[in-house]
Amino acid sequence: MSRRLLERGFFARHALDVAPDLLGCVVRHDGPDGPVAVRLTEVEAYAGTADPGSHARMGPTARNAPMFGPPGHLYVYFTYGMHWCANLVCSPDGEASAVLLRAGEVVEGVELAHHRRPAARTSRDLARGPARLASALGLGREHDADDVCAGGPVVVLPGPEGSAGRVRTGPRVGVAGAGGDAGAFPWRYRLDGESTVSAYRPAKPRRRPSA
DNA sequence: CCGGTGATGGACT
DNA sequence: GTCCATCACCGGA
Repeated sequence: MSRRLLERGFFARHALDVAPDLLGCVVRHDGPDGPVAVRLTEVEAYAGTADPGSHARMGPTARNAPMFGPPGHLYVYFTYGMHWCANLVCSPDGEASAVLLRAGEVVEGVELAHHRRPAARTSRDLARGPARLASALGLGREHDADDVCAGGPVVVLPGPEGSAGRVRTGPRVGVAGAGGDAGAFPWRYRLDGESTVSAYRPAKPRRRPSA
């Protein structure tokens, strides 16, 4: 009864076009301990080397290399000294863009997800936030650059229900400049009425500007 | 519910 | 040395 996967052409578009279509779709990782699947309720687009919030803004490096590769692959990165976050690479090969998986609802493997995230008190908190989502799915360094269109352990499936009419947009979360030029375009997409959507917080400067 | 803050390590200037 | 596409936990309302 395996549902058809999203094909590479789906991802070979601008991240701003892919992002809203990804809402309601399901990311599934069939790992060594069993499967966990998450229905996406919140994503963010990172588009091109000119995007000041993107890891690709300084050009290709060892870390962001998957972003410059073919679409339909994962870009998994490590941040804040302890968290992994997962993106889906978009755009044609050579053009750096990606969609960050920010939040979702665990629709399969709830027990395993709780085992991976003991701090989550409710199932709602299992994948509420990008690092939580990656952790619940069991995604880490070993999945960086994995192909999600090849029937491997990580796949993306069409959503069970249409999300038309429920897509909302807003500024990105935790990105410096999101309220300025980078916030001119709505790059954060979420499904209205979903309790798993993460709370919006503007990026907080670490060092105060001189008084 | 909310806001404030420490933890912690790799990438990059 | 500085900057993080963050989270968990704490205290207050």
